[in-house]
Amino acid sequence: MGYPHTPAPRPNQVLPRPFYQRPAHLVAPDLLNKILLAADGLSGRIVEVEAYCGAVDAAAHTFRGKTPRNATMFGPAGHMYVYFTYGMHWCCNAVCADEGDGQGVLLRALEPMTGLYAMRAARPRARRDRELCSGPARLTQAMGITGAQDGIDLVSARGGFTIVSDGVPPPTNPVGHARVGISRAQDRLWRWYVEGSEHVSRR
DNA sequence: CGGGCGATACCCT
DNA sequence: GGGTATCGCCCGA
Repeated sequence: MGYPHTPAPRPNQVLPRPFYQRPAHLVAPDLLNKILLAADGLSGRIVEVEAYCGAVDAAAHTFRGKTPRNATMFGPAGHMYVYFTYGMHWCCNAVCADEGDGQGVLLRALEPMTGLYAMRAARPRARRDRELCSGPARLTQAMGITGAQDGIDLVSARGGFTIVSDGVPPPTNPVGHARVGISRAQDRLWRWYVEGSEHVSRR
C-alpha cells in the first residue's frame, strides 16, 4: 500500500478564463510558477514576467491605441499576443483584463521542464541549459512560438499552447522591479521573478 | 561568465 | 526615417 498521508499527484489544471480577466499587474505575479505547455510536449515553468497595462502605461505597445500589430492585445483575455521586435525576435504575452483594455503579461523566462532535447536543437547557440529560455525571445525560440501563434486561445488549448498549474503556488510576497529594455514608464515596478531562480534573464 | 556593440525589419510618426 | 518589451558575437577574465 502507499503512504496514506502523501497527497495524490494532481493532474495539471489549465488556467481558466477568469484568471486572465483581471488587471495585468495582478495577473503577472500569479503567473509565476505556472507552466507554459506546448501540445508537442515542450514545457517550462514561468519564472519571470512583466505587466503591460494599456492606456495608463507609456511603455505598452497598446498605449497609443489599436494598430494591426497590437490588435490581439485588445482582444479577449486568455489569448496569446505574439509580436516581432528588433527585426528578428518574437516575444509572447498573455492577454489580460477586459476586451479593449490592451493589457497583457510578457513572459520573460522559463525554467525548462520537458523537451530539453528539442529545445537544445531549437537553440544550438545556447552555451548552457540555463540559456535556453532565460529571455523573452529565447523562450519563444525554444518553445517554437512565432507570429503563427498570434491570437491563439491559451484556455481552449486548440492553439497548441496552454498555461497550466501543477499545484506549485506563486511566491507569497512577490516584489515588483523595474521592467527591462524600456525607456518610458521606468518608475512602474511591474516586473516579477522567482527569487533565486537560475533561469531569470537578469538578476 | 559578463560587458560592449552591431544586426535587422517592422511599425509608427 | 527613427526607435525598438533583444540576442549573440567577440573579447577579456
